[in-house]
Amino acid sequence: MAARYAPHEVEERLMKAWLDGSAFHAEVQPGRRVYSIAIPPPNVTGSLHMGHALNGTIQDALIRYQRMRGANTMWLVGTDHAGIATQNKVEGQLAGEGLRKEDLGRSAFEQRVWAWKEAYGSTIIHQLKKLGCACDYERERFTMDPLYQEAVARVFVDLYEKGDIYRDVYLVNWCPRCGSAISDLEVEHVDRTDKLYYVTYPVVGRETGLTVATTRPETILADTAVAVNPGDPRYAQLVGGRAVVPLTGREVPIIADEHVDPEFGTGALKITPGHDPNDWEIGQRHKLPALSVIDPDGRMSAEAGEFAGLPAEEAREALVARLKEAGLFLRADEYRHSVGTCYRCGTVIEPLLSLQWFMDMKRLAAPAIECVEDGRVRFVPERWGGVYLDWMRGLRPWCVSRQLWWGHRLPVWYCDDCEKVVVALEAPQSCPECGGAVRQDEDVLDTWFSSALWPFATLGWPRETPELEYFYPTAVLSTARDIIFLWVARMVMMGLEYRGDVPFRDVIVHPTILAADGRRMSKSLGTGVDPLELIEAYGADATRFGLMYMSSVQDVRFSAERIEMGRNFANKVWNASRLVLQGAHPGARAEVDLAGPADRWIFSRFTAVCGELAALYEGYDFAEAARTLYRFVWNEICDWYLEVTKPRLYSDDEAERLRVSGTLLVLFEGVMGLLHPIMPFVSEEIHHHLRSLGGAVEGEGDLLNSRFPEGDPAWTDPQAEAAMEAFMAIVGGLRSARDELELPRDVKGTVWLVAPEPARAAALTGESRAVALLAGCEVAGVVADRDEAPPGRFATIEGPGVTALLDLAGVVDVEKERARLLAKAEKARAEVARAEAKLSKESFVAKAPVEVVEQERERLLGAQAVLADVARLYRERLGEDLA
RNA sequence: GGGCGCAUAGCUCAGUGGGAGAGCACCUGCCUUACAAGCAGGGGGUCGCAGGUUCAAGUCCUGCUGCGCCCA
Repeated sequence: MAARYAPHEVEERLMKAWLDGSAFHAEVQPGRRVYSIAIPPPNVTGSLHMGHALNGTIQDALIRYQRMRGANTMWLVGTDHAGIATQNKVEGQLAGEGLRKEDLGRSAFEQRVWAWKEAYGSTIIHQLKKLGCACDYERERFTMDPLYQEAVARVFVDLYEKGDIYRDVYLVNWCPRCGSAISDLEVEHVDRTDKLYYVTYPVVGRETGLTVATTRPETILADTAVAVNPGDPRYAQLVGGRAVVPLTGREVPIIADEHVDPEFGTGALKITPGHDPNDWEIGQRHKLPALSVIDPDGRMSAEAGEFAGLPAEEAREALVARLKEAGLFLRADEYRHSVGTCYRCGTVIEPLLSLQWFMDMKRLAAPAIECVEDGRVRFVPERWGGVYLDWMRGLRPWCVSRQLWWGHRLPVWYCDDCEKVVVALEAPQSCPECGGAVRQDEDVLDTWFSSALWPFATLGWPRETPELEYFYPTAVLSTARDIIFLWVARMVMMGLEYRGDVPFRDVIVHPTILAADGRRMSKSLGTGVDPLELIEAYGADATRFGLMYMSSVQDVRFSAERIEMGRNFANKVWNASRLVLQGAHPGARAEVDLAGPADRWIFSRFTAVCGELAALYEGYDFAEAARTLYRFVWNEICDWYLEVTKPRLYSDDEAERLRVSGTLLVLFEGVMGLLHPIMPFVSEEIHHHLRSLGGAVEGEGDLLNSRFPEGDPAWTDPQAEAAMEAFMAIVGGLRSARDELELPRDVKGTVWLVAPEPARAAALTGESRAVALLAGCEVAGVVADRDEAPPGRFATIEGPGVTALLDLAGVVDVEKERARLLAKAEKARAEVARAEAKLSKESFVAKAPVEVVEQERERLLGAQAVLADVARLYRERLGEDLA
């Protein structure tokens, strides 16, 4: 075994063996407990980013843990067809050939997309394998699979028949670049500085006009009202009158609406229901007509007269110039506001009147709200449940049609001759009404419409497959919070509607890993960190460990130190195992021998840690699980247990070496099991090494298939733990003292132990070889009382229940002790003062719990004893009283 | 405008009402046959500010300041 853990060879070899052996594939096995997870399907055009890596590790840790708990685990993996993103990708490819998708035609273009998907669509799936994810790759699904398409069509037809899906003219978010409508959730609001223009509208029958403030003067041409707040005295007498829309001569009503903020601008608003969502709402309330002066390509339409054909932004200035000529333009102020942009391409969204398909969410939302309120679906951390509920309660109709060529085409046909609309699974041959020719709707469905079916459409729905029966509902959905609305909410609605049960019990909302600047990682700013580079540099286990360690419930800045910590930890685990393996007696059998206090201590701790980790994995507290593993392995096993064990492992006594080896094998086998969910590779590799010691370790096969360790309640031993704590305190104290007193390293110290309860000193005397090794001191003897120790010059080291006397005669200059004694006295005095102050307060003694008061008394007594001891030593050594 | 979250060592972060912690960085000494990706010892904090509750507050409450995010 190499002195350094080399992850890449191990990872590649183990992953290949697992995949070749179908280790991650699950079959329906009635009667066995199921634990299934459906991965939130990554975008098929995507590659692994930090969020995927974190989320993959979380899900993998759960899957591996539950598998070791005996569950039949199935982690369903796959990708989302990602309408706009994929279409953009292939259009980009075409552009490289000087082609547009229109040159190919729809069907040829679709074939190009499929070809692209075959070539590049599994990138992210392969990357999950690099991370070590135990997905059921044999069940890989894609949201455009033929069966999946059938599921989507079926849901559309069903919801249409139930009246939830309908077609209507509505103001939608239109992306002029994508040439498609997008949903409210796909609009990203970005703060921008623009201008706020003040424009005067003449009022019919009055001398003075009415001035409004607007950021979009180009939409003046589509105004159908001017509105003021009903409680605004400045305009009360104008309400009910009529204003003249500048440059058009059109007379429109002056209306009163609560929505108008009297503080904004002049307190009067121009109302353009055809180009602004708020105005649309007002228009609905006041039955205003909606006019349109902008085309889907973002240019002014024919209705805009002289401005027709100008891009909207350019039309703005042209229009302002005309307003100036007409004397109706007052001024323009700098104005900071938020502007809707396309989340996919960043283009400013143009609210447009458009005939689209919508899905009303009210009926479906009700049960989806209920299941979170009553706890059938639980959010972790809990507060995200509130975010989900707030959104669900304010749901508006969802625009589900997209003007794209890539996606689930609407199962809708229109008659060329009459008005008939056919919504059906099968394409009609002709119009059922008049027999005329029919043509299918050109549009496809919003990608999220299909992802909403993911937890059950991937299992064969609408067919009642054994998989669907067995694996649904899944246990957990783990995701980033920006997907709560897009996926989680819609999956819950659809799961309840079509399976009569929630799609998952728990929703884990993991934190966002931010860039060093405290903001989201950004490709354009170059602040992203590529997890694959981390795996390359540090190994998959290190990356996984680092991600787990740094991410609790809060967003966290990425720190490479954490990944490095993971690498160092993997190396530590590797090297500790090397010690065990290289030191192992050739005839060792995996058997626990609790002969020494240190053995009883470590197996007691092991049992406790097994329980803690099980609770942490089950409570999704992966950061604490990582910390617990690190501390137990490094600070308890490596720093102390292995060091204590060394003299016995290298002993000339064959029987002793055999016992120690067997004990270490059991311990390490257990530790590998504890590590496995987070660090599957290094733990599996070491497991194989342990087993190859002539079958020393019991059981067969991979660690992957072993049981999660539980320790043994019989190993729990509080006395041994207390004894070892004394050992560690005394050895640590001796090391500090040697350093402070500048005791040369080749000088062997002599130590007397003072312990009223000799059992307390047992760990020190029982492991006296370790004391010699670790503290460079020989234990000369144990006495019950200080006075029983031989006379001499001693430094005292306090541990719980034990005091060590380090003989200084002839080795240390008296003067060197002065500083040490003074420092010790100062510390003890502070402690005495603190405890006395606390205990002198009557209210404290009266009101605090007895244990707390008692604890404080003990601290006081302890500190006083130390102080007295120091004072005595000071007098003896330096011949003067401690100041 | 409404809501959520955060503020603890130089940095990144734990800390779930009872003596302020970890990793990294820093200082001292060690190539001690598991590990220099390591070992031993050490220094470093008005827990953002101001009030309040409590015998006791980093922890609970209120307000303020700063930063981040979501929704409109």
